[in-house]
Amino acid sequence: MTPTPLRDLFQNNLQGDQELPAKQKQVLKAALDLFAAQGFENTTTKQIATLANVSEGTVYKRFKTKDQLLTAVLKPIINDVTPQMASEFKQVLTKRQFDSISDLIITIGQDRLQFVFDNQKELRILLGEILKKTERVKEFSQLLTTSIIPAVYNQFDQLKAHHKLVDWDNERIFQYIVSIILSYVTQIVMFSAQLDLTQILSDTAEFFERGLAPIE
Amino acid sequence: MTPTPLRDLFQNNLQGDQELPAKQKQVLKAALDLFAAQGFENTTTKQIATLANVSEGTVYKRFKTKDQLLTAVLKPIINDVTPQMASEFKQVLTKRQFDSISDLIITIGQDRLQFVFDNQKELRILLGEILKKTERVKEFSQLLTTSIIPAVYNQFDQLKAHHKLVDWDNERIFQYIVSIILSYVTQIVMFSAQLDLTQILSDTAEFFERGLAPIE
DNA sequence: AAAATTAGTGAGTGACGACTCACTTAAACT
DNA sequence: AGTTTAAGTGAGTCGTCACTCACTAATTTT
Repeated sequence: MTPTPLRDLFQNNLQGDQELPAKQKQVLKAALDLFAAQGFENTTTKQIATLANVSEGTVYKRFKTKDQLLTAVLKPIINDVTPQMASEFKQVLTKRQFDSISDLIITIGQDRLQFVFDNQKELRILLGEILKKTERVKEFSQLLTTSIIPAVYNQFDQLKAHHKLVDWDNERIFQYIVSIILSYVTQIVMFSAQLDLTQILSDTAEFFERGLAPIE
Repeated sequence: MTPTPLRDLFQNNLQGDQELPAKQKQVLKAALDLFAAQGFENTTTKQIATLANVSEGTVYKRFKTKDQLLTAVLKPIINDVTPQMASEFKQVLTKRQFDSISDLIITIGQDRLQFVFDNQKELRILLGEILKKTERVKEFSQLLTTSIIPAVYNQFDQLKAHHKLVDWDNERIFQYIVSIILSYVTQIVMFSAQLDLTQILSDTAEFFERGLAPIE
């Protein structure tokens, strides 16, 4: 079960379900690259037009405002990918029963880190936007809270019951795991770090296996 | 040894060593608040002037460009605080010998989290800037690398020698600790989270005491 | 007190950036 | 083929914003 890459969604159904003309795709592509490289407000519509090899009018044919263009670029992440990711995530968590905390970390981590790797640019823009509008994070984390967290906590409880996980608050355990995974995510998104994901995950898993072992 | 709060530096020597007139301080204060709340490019010099209750000309009297104003706002962090922080940090690390990993985490963590707490706004702007210009991070982390890291690693080595720390790469140990501390930092900076720093640190220390215990 | 220096003002300017529109070109439909 | 609809153009508009400047008010210097 590999995560659906953003690129696919881009090709197909960006604007609802209607196909986009070639030039409009070029516009989106150019906007994505420029927003990621220079940030939203430091990018002019002229720059986008030039990079996309179209006139400025073409940029405004489909996307009525610059803001709509931003939305269009982020839409796949926010509207399609996130729920999809959430459900894929949940599916893995509910289908299988993990027999150790490291098993869980490696399985989930592999999946998510790969996703981040594949969508660096988009995530970078998103991060910049989030910094400006903190409310957006709320929506985003709400999604996590409602769909993923219960499934994760359920796994934690199972592991605790089998005496394979320390008896701390689920929040606390979750925080530690997310912290470390996110620190690698940051390195990838911000500095395009070339990391050996497999190595990282097995190290991380080893560490948690010790730090989160049940008390004898 | 409490960290020097930014506010003090602000009052005293922002522009070299020359005292700033009252209205210029108002300008800096307004710029700080607006940059933190809306971001640099979404803030107009008119807004700054209005909030500071001065004319727009006054804004440009001392600070020739908007960019200089940003620099002036961030200067205390970049030029004064960071080296100061680094040296204070180093001093603690070289003066004392820590007798456990949790001792080290609680001492250093207390100090640094308090600092973040006291300088949320500035750090938030800095984070936004960093996202735009990744090179700046390099300078910043260079500073860490040269002055702090050796001292920390030295402590690690000592602990290892006394069989109080697992024999992993120092980089790896450092990464785990920083990750978790930074995740709390993020919560404070981005969402102004009201956290019980003491509780957090003792929990974190407990976790690391287990995860980083030497192998029997 | 006169002169000189610094602080502060606010209307004004020039540039640039988001967006428009009258028009051309191409495709789709009947 | 002729008509309608959509795609694409690029010169032009309009507003905003960073920045200036001629001027006044207040301090400092001598």
